[in-house]
Amino acid sequence: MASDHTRSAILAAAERLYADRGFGDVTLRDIVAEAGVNLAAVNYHFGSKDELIAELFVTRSIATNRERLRELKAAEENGGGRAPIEVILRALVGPTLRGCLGPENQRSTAARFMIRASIESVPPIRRIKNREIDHLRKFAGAMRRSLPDRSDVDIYWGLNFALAMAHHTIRESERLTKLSEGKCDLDDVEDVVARVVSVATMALTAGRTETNAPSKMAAR
Amino acid sequence: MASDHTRSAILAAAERLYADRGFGDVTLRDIVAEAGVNLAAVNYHFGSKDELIAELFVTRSIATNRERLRELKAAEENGGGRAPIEVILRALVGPTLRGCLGPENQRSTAARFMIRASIESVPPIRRIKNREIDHLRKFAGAMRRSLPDRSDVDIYWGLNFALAMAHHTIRESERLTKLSEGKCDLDDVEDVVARVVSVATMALTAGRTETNAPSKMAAR
DNA sequence: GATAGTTTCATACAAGTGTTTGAATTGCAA
DNA sequence: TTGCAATTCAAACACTTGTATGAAACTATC
Repeated sequence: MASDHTRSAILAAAERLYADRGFGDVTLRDIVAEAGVNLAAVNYHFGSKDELIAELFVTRSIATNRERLRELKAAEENGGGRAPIEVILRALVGPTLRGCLGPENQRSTAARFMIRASIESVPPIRRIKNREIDHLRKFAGAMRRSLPDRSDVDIYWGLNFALAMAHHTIRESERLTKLSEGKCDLDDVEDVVARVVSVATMALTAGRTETNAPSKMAAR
Repeated sequence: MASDHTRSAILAAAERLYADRGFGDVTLRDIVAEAGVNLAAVNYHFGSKDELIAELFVTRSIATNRERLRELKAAEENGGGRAPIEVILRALVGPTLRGCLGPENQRSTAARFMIRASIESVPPIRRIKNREIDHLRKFAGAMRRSLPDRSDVDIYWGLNFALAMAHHTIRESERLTKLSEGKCDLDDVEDVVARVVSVATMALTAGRTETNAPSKMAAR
């Protein structure tokens, strides 16, 4: 019934600021200034700063996970319950990469916020974050169905490495650009997605299960 | 000339606390309590909190980089100026992984501190961190020598992915353990190193330069 | 248009931060 | 021992943080 204007203005401002500057250096006063509302409004509408962050994170979690699962489900139905591993991986890392890379003006605040959340891990978020494991398990399941003769250990490592490459590339995109003197084009998002998916696919399908063969012996 | 006892006690305590709890929630008062010295000692010996952090980071940066370069140099001299790519990658990710993973009691505080620094990126560290690019460039050079017919872009992407897998695995080691229900053994450090090196090697040596072929077209 | 409930606002509060101060203590040379 | 510099210490300072308060302004129902 209420106007809700102030409430959503706070949410939008907070998400923008957190996405840009991280949780560490954004104060309530920054948020209300950006939103153009009174300081007390945050506590009035959300109870506390932590609850504001939590609401932001929960909302975005649900949305992101739904998007990823939508792609995954479509892929599996398309293939009669068994999707190609590349498509699964693309559903896993594609949405996030697309949201966080690409030309400055078309980056999604939501995705950048989620990356921050996955990096800085402030207490209110950490408490919620455990549910994400269940979400990842669905992808692990799809990967297992796609590669039935691959061991569970390999599946999990492949999943881990796929997320690693996607997240790290986002986090360190500036450094990679500088290091490569612009040769690596982070604005060409689909190329980045293709690279990540390609390497992760190789990791998951390479050779025989030489998985644990060269380990302990190869120690220096 | 001076006793130096207080000074090094502060350094040790600060490193321990930062490694364990991150920069966000460690106050000067925590540090001096852990070190058993007076609050004013930090400002007396280091000037400011930021300078303390900076000194810590510079010291560890130099040490870590020296260790990595030592392995790299040895490998290249061993091969007459051209080291196998696996060995280069091992020199890149090995020291960090070994310091941050493995049984709890033998993890290096220094390495865990450096990981924190590479993640949280507090201002005094961010200012220094740009030099790391020069350090990575040395690895890029060695990789180029090892794979002379590989394009620069591919080299940089391979380097990026190798660091991605190493760092992400460290940062999310708990989650991977939980997700895999213990099937992924993060305590077997040499296995982890072997996996990361293996995947990164594949990324760098795979097939033809189909690197930028499937990119823009594949966009949905 | 009066009234009750909701929302906004300026302001104050308590707690915590890094830093400074100036007096005490220490260590060491003359 | 005396004297002087280096170091330690308790205390306070200035500032920022999230939160609470109570009055004002608004909104909608009767």
